[in-house]
Amino acid sequence: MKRDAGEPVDRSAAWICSIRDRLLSWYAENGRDLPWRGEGDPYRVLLSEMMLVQTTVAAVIPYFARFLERFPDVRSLAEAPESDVLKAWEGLGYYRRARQLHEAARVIVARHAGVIPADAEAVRALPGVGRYMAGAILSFAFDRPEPIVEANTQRVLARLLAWEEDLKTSRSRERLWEAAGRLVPPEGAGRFNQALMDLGATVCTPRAPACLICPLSTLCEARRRGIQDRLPVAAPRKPPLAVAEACVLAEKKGELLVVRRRESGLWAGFWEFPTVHLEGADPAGRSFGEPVDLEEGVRRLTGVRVRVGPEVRALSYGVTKHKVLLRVHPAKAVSGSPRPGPGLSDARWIPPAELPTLTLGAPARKLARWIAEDPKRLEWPSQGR
DNA sequence: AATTCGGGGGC
DNA sequence: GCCCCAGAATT
Repeated sequence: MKRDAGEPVDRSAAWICSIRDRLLSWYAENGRDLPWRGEGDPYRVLLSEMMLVQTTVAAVIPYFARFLERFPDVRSLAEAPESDVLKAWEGLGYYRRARQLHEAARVIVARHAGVIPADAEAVRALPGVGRYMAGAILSFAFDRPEPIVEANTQRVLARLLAWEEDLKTSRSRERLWEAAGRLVPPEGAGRFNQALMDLGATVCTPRAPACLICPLSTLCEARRRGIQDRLPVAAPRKPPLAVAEACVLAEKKGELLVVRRRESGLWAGFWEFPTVHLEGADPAGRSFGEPVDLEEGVRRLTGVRVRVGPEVRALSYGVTKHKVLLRVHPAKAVSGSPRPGPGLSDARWIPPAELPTLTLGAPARKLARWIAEDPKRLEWPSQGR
């Protein structure tokens, strides 16, 4: 097979046609059977796309089924209270997406009579819908010839073109969108785009791409040069910032002290155990501006005076660019009644059995399970100061 | 162009 | 443990 020297690989009409043909044939036999595929219901597409932002297919599948049962159509979602939507989303992360989806549903009802528009401009104007998601909705649900570029397809495209520049640069993004736009066929765009994604997810994988079974291997410039294992190129990421925090599992008459975060920023409106910043970065805005010990911090946060016990466990988790070490202490209430302090919108005592009804972030949810497993974990040898 | 938004699965 | 993932909005 011969090509004119210096001609970009994707300028050849024959190359484009071959890719379309082979990819669609491959997809007919090897495409993934996912719950949101099939009838091309725009609501299912919108819902699944929102859930799939920076989230893996495996994690989304059970949420998708539950959410659809709870909110079967745009209207039921639009009419639901936000707290119900967030509860159905709990554990998926990026909770802004749930709020945006909720708002999008309301916009669709208010401005589009409850029907998801097939118009590029109108879809793009929905909250939470960017360039990728607009292309996905239009091509998957309406078979409009719109391109998509996301993690899977950009990897496939970068290899097909042997694109050796860091994918995050604006030049790279332009180049990949341009290539995607040229490749997407005038008809069957939905199948083509999903085929490209599936190929990236199952064959053209980040590490050890399975070129031997790839339908596009003979059309792939990276493969031809033998550099497929080194593509795509990504700039090294910065090391995470260290954070140290401490929280209390404060008990009084069998109830636990919980607080609700304010309606902005990280975990907006979520419930957690009273938590103070100890040192390092402060992603959750827990600092008081001066170092305080845990008992003083809890008093300022909740108005409740507590006696704090020894650390009973530590939790390490990542949040965006931070790595948090959370030290957990049991505590006993001494005096005072709960009222929300800085950064909080609520503070109250609740029976441990009711913890699952609150919307919790991952760390608090993990602790709630841990307590439920063995309520004795709230106790410690008291020395009676 | 950089940062802000989490969480889980896989290796 | 670390890496990665069907991005969008804001600055």
